[in-house]
Amino acid sequence: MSIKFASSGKPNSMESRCENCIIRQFNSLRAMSKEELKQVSDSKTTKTIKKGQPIFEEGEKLNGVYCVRNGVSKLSKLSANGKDQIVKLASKGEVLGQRSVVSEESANLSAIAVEDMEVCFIPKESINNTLQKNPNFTLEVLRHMAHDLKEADDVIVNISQKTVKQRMAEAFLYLQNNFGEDADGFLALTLSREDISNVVGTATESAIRIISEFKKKGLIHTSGKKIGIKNQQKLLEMVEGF
Amino acid sequence: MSIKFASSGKPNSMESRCENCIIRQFNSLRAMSKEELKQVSDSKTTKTIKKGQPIFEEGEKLNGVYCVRNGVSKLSKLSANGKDQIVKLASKGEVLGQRSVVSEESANLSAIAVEDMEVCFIPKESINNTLQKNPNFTLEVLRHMAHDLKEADDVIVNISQKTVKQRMAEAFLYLQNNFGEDADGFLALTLSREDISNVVGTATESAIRIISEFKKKGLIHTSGKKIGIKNQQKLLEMVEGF
DNA sequence: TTCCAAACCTGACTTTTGTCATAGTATCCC
DNA sequence: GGGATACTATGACAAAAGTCAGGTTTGGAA
Repeated sequence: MSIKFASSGKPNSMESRCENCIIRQFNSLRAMSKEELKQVSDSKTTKTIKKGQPIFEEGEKLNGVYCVRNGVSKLSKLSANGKDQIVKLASKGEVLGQRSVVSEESANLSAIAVEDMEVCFIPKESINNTLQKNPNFTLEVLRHMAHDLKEADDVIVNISQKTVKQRMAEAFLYLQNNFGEDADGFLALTLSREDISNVVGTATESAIRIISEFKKKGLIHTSGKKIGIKNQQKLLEMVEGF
Repeated sequence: MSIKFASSGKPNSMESRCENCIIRQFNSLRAMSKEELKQVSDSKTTKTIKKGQPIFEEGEKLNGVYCVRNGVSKLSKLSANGKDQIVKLASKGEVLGQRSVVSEESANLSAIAVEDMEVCFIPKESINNTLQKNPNFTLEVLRHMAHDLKEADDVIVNISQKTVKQRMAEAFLYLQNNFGEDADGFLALTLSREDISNVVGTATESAIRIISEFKKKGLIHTSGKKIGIKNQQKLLEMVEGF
């Protein structure tokens, strides 16, 4: 029995070391050097977030970023009329709070779990340190943010030029593409009707009405909250405006 | 008379050297080293763009970025229904095409001059080279993009949660804040009614109608295309939803 | 200057979307 | 299991915004 590395209670399993975490293959952490990764791993903490709980909230000062290991989070902002607008859904491999840490501002969006989640908190010092020293890492983060910016621009165009019906169709296809389907052909990510309406940017009643309409037309089928896509082709055509 | 540096026609005035260009104080080029800046300056070319002309268009592969020296450009995207959505207005000091060059994708937006413009074209090699070697520069670009992303997220929330009237009011205040007013109290940046409607994301007729309404209510005054703000306070209240 | 095209403006109408009210349904917690 | 609570659903209506159709004004080119 080794006494070299005394574990403080919980054993440090292979999985809990960033160096071995497969998640990092999907995000900018892959551009870190072995030593940088070791430092991150030593300073990180793991948190579990229950469905409905916030990881952080709009206006909060963030002391680091959150790397999503499991579950899905909605990034949203409260508007003056009391409705949330969901700007992005983030899942496994996404790093939350990067924007705020980079620009040293408080969070512009709230991150709330729509499923039970497991996230790693990485203190901003580790990030900032690497940002200043490792151009590859910085470039990787930059590329990622460039991608997010493109997506945001596209959302602006969609939301302002497409009807609610088109955006609803688009949302379902988006969920299918990004989160897949379960064994019974339902979208793997189940959102409440309210969350759907907040993604699309419409009233909850309107969203429900359109779901009913799509169901009648045979485009989708439902079971409780769950929604399944029945006619992908027609949904696609609807998005394009036919 | 020196024969060392034969000028090809136009003399290379002080102003045309990036090292001396005051514009760079406003953008990420300020994080470049003297040598890097020299390289950029040697490879750059200056272009004049007439009002209404594109600097580049959506889908185009960009071979570099454009640094705005003078004039204003609209960054817009054509939607399926044939209407443009203006995502951003860029003026002196802004660097256009950065996102595309960083992510090595074709342009997501078109950049069209809304005033006569003078821009410097900087080949992407100079940029990429510096991005890989100078973490300060990369970080500076990253900060800038983080800022753009925040603004884009805010636009998403505004556009989906505020009424057209509120967004019109907001647009006028935005123009006042960012481009100022002329001697007669009109907004210094004069946009066509169509451009205004494309910023706000509405039909041109709706935009015109709201301009008429605001005029009747004494919130603004107009003279031809020009618009002046008369009651800033009321416009602000309108944006907030009173 | 004159003419023409483009931009601006307004009215009438339609469509889309939101709001309010109300009822049914699932779900959670004791 | 039962009751409170939150979510889903639908109808009726109101408000917001878009479309179409027609005028008028403006600005630039011949």
